[in-house]
Amino acid sequence: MSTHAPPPKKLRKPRSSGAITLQEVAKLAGVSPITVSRALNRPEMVKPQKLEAIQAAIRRTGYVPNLLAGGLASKKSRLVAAMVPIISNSMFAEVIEKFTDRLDTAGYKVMLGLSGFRAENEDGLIAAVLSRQPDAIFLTGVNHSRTTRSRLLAARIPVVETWDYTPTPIDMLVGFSHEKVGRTVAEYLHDKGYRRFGMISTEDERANIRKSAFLATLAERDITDVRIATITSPGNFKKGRAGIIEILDAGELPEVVFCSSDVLAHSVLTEAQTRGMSVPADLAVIGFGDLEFAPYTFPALSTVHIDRSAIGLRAAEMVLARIEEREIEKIVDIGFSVIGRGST
Amino acid sequence: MSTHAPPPKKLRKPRSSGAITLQEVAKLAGVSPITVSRALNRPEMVKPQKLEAIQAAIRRTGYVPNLLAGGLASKKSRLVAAMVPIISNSMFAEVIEKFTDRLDTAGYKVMLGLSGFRAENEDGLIAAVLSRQPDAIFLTGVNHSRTTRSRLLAARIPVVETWDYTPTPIDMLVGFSHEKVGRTVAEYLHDKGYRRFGMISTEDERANIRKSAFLATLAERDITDVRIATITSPGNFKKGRAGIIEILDAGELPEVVFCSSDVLAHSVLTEAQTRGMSVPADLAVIGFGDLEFAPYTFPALSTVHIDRSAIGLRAAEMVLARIEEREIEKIVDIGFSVIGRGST
DNA sequence: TTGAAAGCGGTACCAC
DNA sequence: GTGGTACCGCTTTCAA
Repeated sequence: MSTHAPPPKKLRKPRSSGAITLQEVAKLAGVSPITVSRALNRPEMVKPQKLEAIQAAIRRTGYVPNLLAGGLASKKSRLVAAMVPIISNSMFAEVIEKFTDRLDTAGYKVMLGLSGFRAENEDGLIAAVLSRQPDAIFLTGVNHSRTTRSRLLAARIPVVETWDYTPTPIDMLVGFSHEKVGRTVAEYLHDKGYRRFGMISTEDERANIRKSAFLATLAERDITDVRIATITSPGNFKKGRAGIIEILDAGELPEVVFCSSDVLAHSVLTEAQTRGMSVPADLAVIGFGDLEFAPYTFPALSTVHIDRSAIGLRAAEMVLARIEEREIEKIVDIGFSVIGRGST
Repeated sequence: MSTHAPPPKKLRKPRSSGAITLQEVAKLAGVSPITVSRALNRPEMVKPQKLEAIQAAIRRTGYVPNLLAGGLASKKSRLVAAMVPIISNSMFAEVIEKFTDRLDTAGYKVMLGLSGFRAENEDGLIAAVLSRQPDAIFLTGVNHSRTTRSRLLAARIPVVETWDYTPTPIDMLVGFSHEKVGRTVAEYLHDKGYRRFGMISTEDERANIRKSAFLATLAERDITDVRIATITSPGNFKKGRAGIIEILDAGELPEVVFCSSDVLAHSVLTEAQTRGMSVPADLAVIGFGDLEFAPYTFPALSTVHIDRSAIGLRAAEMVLARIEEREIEKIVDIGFSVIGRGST
């Protein structure tokens, strides 16, 4: 009989984190790990009796499942990525809030990506985000680099583009046409009889689309001398104030000013007030976004209403529908409406 | 010779997702997987030559690492959770934005948890969030349930409580004292000579602390008949308007009104304007938060300035310091300042 | 500097 | 219904 000692067991240090695992719960409940897994994910597949024993064990241990492990095994991270330029002082906060709320009720968590207003930032951000294996992704805008597009496609997950419009989204879309906004506002104001226009515009991609459409539409009606002040994104009160001052000081006052956002429109109203100009009689103002304060602070501020809650909610519904493999409309134009206040 | 067939190889369906893996990159580069891993995480440990071959392979394949797998193995998710009540129309958006920005540059992504203003929501949210194995967690406020506290402790991760103050945080804290805000505002106004006070307050936990301290301080100075309008969180223009109307219509006008937020203060100013009251001569107003629009729209709006960027940034720095095991101040009172405008 | 092997904590697959 | 087993894709451990 051989007296060879058994090969020395390699005693590696265990790598466990020390946290309660599903295995331990299983042992405690006297079932196999997979049964615990089922008790958690599809309780209806487990006999009520065992279910109770398992739940008791879970409560007793304070077990918290490890979704990284679960996600690795099942390929479902239960994370959804959301990319927006900014959230402070912006309309995106509300969109994200609704999006997050809705996904939360379905057990998903939102991973936030802030890209700023410069397109270059998006690529790296997308890669970083995709490496967390999100189950879906929410994007702001419809113009994305080749790299981003191909990575997104490779990830084979639902993608919702928002806050803009294209008939050919990467996957799904809920938004509105900025081109149409610019055109509509121009027509609206021109039809009201305004002939001398001013504009304060940020220079991000979508504001530029609104601007071009606004100018083009006016040009069709033979108005080509629009006074334009351009400012950097994100717009704020200070920049807006500088913009309107630039316009007003240049002489030949416009009758109406179209602003890239309600915040900018507000600056205009403030400046007008300072100068003793009456709004809209001496100077009419129209903004964009319909921020909450708008109708309260300056009742004479007209604006373009965007239903931000609807965008967030709808985007969440689209994502969920796709994850649950339900049928769904893939392209939704949520529209907008021009709100005339103070008879602008 | 036996003709037994070899034991049938179990042909299980492979579970791979089909995405490029580190293994494949390794094969392509002619090295072992672990070397690729090192090339990614500690490139200085890999010979430059191999490094290049590996990077080439990565580029060629468009490989995106799977951080779920990496996180499971290393116990580092590179995810940080942030819990705030809301982000839209609120001061928290800016805090979160700065927090996210800073962590982003360090390779972390923020997972957003919106708890609303009701404490009950927090427990479930915390559990859901912890199951994603965040490397750290950002909390709003300092009052958390037993369950939440013990779960947080069990998770053994850095915890930063914010937007409030306590000498005994769960782990770390960056914030300010709402009690002190209430007291300071009361003293400030009283010292200015005001004797008849009004108050519009939301009923969330921290607003209540400010209110109590405000009232207690006034009581010490023999002022006990403060007109109070209470509204539900989150406050908005409409609710604020209703609040001030309630106060003004009740007779015996206050000389000054302290509001839970700048948004509410704005409603007051709007209503005052409507009634032809001059601010601050007929009615002075002081808000809380120092929102961007405040000094622009109504130059007469005094407020309490909270440096939200600093809170977000500082919280991020604390988290990073702890993750990188650097020494750091664990409790930071960021303070606040009363800003008197329009001679309030 | 590099690699082989084991393991992280779950779930898919298949058999019973 | 339930359980055994392999495996998800990466990193740690340990040895070379």
